[in-house]
Amino acid sequence: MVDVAALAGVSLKTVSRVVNNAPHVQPELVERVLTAVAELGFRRNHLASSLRSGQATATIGLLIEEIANPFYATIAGAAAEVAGHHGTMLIIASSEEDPARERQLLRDMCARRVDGLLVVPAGEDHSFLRAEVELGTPVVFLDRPAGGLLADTVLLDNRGGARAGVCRLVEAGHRRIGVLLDSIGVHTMRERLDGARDALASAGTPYDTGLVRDGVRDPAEAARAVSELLDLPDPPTAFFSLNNRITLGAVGELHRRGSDAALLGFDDFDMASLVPYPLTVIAYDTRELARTAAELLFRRIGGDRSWPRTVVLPTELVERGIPPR
Amino acid sequence: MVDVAALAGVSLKTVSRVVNNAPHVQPELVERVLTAVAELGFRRNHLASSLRSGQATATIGLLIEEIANPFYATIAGAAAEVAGHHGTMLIIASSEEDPARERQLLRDMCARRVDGLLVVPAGEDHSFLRAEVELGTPVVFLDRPAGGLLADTVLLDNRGGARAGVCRLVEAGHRRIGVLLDSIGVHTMRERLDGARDALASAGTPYDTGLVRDGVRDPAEAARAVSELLDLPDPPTAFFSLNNRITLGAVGELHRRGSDAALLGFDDFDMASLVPYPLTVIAYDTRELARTAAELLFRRIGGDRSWPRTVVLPTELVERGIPPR
DNA sequence: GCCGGATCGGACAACGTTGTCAACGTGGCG
DNA sequence: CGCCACGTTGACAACGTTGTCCGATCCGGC
Repeated sequence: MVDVAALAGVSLKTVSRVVNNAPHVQPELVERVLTAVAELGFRRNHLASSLRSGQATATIGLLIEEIANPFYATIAGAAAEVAGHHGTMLIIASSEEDPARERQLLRDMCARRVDGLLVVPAGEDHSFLRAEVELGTPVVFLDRPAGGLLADTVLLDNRGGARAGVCRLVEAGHRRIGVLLDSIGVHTMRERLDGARDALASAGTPYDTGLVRDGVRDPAEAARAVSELLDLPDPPTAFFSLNNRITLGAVGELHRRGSDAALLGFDDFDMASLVPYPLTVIAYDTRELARTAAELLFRRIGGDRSWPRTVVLPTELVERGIPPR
Repeated sequence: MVDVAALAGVSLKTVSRVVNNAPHVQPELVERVLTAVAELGFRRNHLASSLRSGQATATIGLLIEEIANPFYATIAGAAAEVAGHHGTMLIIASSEEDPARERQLLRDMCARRVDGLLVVPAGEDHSFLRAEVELGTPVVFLDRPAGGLLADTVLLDNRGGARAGVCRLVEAGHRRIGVLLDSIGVHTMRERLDGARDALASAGTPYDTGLVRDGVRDPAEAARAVSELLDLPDPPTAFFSLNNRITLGAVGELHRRGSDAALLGFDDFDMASLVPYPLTVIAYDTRELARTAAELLFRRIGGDRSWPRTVVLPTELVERGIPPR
């Protein structure tokens, strides 16, 4: 800026004013400064700017589990879109489900003085963020609740969705339902399982833990689990898979064996209607989840100091056929 | 830092040294400083730090078309991973294929003094980046070549892959091949089309432009295009779809009509083997594409001043059945 | 006992920008 | 005619950190 000022024959401050579109500068000087800016290829240093002015780095942080996962990619896309509307850039990092890494990344983002944080929690305890929050960095959690920290949270109605889906299975006459899940350690999975339990309970059916398979990490394991359950003396007549990777594997195996079991999956996906098996899914709007969270965050950044709120977004049952028992 | 120094009873500079793990500080003082840091919840201001020390914001920018798209999400994931290994954070932005937006976002990233840029080009001209590059911000382009700027570039062998795939169709006896593509305006699409033309040419077959459908944006349009082509008096006996969204639509329509046409798709995808239709694809390693580009970038950031290079990564033909003519 | 060198702490300036405030000129109003 | 208000401009300090340099301290050796 010093060089620009020298070339334009004005003071440093005037250059600053022109660069920031401040009022009360003679058009002629504006012209001279802009010419000098163009000639020298000057670009304002955003770091110095936000250092001096105290706040507003026009950057927010997004912490997710894994960028490449379509669910989180959708979240990132929606968050980026909202951020764009607020002239803000997005720093994205993956926690890889590691609480220590999550903590380190969040601290790093705070050190970069982001204006706010959007977090899909990996760990159980987020009290280490309290200092930052009190210092003025708003945080909004999404998809899962935070631990040990009162903050805005946007969740999906996992329990209600699972309940509604399993109710439909029950209505179709199914009583023995195989449940496949990734990891009981994840909050969303527990909620979905609880929803299934609710539905069975309200039908007066005992909840057979022998039909639940935990630790089903990928389609291949899902196929194996389905196979094992079908080989039981009294096999399930329906399956409930708690995420779409698992659904994929289950579809493959049920199709391969020519089974007529009903299949209910949590998470819709692009090709669900194309799959070679009748598949009913519990769908939700991932973009809406992220959009809501991001808008909440920007309201906080904008100065909203109201009491933290928790928003629960509905799920929708998409029926593509449920074979009766 | 002033407060920390006061509480620990040392000078500002000593705090700085401790925070930066500089040598030659008494262990006892280190202890006192760390205690004060913990007590006050001090966190170093990364902005001020990189402002003062001149370079190294430990941040790189990634510009892609659209975060939510699985292809770009995979790129982002791989880039984030490499960045993580270098203790660097990632700013991600979507150009939405708009050259003006691309330009503005890249400028914005430069204003934030990123250490380097990873760019999937949207526009045709990137000469506006020359000043930044000369000023010391390395740029690596990936997936598509840059325009008007000599820089490192990592590409896929689109033409070779398409040629190999279409050659297999030709070997299976197909001569009339319907080609479905998104937009001829995109470099990768042109390359793939050229590859198909190469293959047909080397079989001595005329290239029938009447069988090429441009502007196929989504699965529904793909289905319609397939349907129209099949209704021709002399319909194609094989289809080549130039990206996986299109492949998806084509699969659906071919399956629905019980067609026996061969289908070759560019881009592999998770469920390709599950699809209710024999589908051969030209696959490539998206992660490798991004990893290569990111590593090239960090080599530049590390001081590599060698001549810009272009890397072309191979594709692989994954055969899952090609019905003969 | 003195000196040289090794080791460590502190004062100061600087990174590039912007907020504050004062100075200047001009025109309107009492 | 004098004063004030306002539009316009510039000098200066400050944001939080780190590089530079110098002074202080301590130790061993002559």
